[in-house]
Amino acid sequence: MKYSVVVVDDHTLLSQAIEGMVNTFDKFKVLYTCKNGGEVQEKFAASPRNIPDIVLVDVNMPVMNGIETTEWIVANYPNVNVLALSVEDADGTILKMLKAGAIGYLLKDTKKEVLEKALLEIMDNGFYHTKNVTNLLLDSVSGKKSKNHIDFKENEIKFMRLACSELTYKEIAEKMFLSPKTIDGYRDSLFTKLDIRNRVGLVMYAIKNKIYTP
Amino acid sequence: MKYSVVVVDDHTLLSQAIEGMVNTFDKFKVLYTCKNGGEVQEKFAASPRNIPDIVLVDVNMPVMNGIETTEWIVANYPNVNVLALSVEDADGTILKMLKAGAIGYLLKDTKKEVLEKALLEIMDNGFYHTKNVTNLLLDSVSGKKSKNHIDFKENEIKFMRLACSELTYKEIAEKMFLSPKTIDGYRDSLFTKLDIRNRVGLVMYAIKNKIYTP
DNA sequence: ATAAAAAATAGGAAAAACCCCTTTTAGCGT
DNA sequence: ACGCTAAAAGGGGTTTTTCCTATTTTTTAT
Repeated sequence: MKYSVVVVDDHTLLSQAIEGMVNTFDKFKVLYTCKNGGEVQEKFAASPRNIPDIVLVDVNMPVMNGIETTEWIVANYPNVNVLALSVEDADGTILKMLKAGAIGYLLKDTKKEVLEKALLEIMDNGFYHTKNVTNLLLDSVSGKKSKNHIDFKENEIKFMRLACSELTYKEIAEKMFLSPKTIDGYRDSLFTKLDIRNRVGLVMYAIKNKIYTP
Repeated sequence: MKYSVVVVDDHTLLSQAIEGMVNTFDKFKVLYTCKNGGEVQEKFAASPRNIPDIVLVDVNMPVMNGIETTEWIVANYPNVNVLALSVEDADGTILKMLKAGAIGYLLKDTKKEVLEKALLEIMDNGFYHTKNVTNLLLDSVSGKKSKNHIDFKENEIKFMRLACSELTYKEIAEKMFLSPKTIDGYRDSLFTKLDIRNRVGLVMYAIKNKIYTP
């Protein structure tokens, strides 16, 4: 009997390609692919037959990102193993995925054989990590980086998006039908929460966390 | 006889996956894959047997990017058809690839069947374009967008990159060993050149034009 | 209904950003 | 060596941002 795999990636070409690749593996077959976390929820809810052994999740998705998706899967289907796939090795991302419950993490810059080995190890030992991940984990234990997953209020999000434009805070206030002083408040509290000191920091945060897409 | 394809992408997983996919196509087979433009040059130089009918090039590669790679292939092996692959639809990129000599452009968010059709069309008609590309071309002919490609001086680039950090202009001046007033000058002239009115505009310009990568 | 918490609003000062215009300095060609 | 041009630096004024602290309004929970 083969283990079942679900691929979640918004790049159809990539997910289909991975599907083809996984299907060549002896022990694995792809049940279906999804373009975002929402589709996963629908599929899982639709039928118990849709619950796979392993989910390969791309971290950078527009609608419901990899971290949220992982959290949801882990919370609702604890028996499903999530393996994260991503192009970036940006500090924090890996840890966030693991904290969200991913059982391992692979960069897209890996080989077919490595993917197969990872899948096998997951089913055998329930565990797979690349070396990089191990190092990152060590860093995090020593408490250097990797803190939070802050959640924002609707208005904060709206404000952040507008702050990524050339608008003045006063103009942003008008757009949001709020007093400029309220906007000041939003800004200041975000500066503190995010540990930044000016609008550029805010813009960068918004972009890196896909709150604003340039 | 099958047409030969070479895949150029720094993400091994993706290139291998595409390789597997292409190999399922009736009329096509993958000769080999490369991680960057440099490898392509080596391979092509090594033997005439290594010259394929089609090269699938990822635009975003670290070492020698897709545009350069395309230029080199087109200049040295005019019979080879280059098809660009990319995740981004950022204005300009597509046109740059086509100007560099790519025969077509596909977003990674496409399906297996579309890729196969694209390859077939290229070999049959020597031409393939998605609708989006056509529209962009029309825009560019009618001269609305895509006019510029301003070229910046080295210092302007450096300054723009630093402006994307949380540094103050004064701090940027120190980093660049220049007077704050010089930095003022850089900023003001960029504001005029780029038709923007504040630092957020500068940051966004830098990101959109890949001068700074978040 | 009322206490507590959260959101919105204010005032004001100091720093930074923005803008325009002038002067000095440095590099380059003939 | 001279003049030309571009880069660098400066002066000074206006606006915006940043960073405090404090008050009012609205929401939420019990």
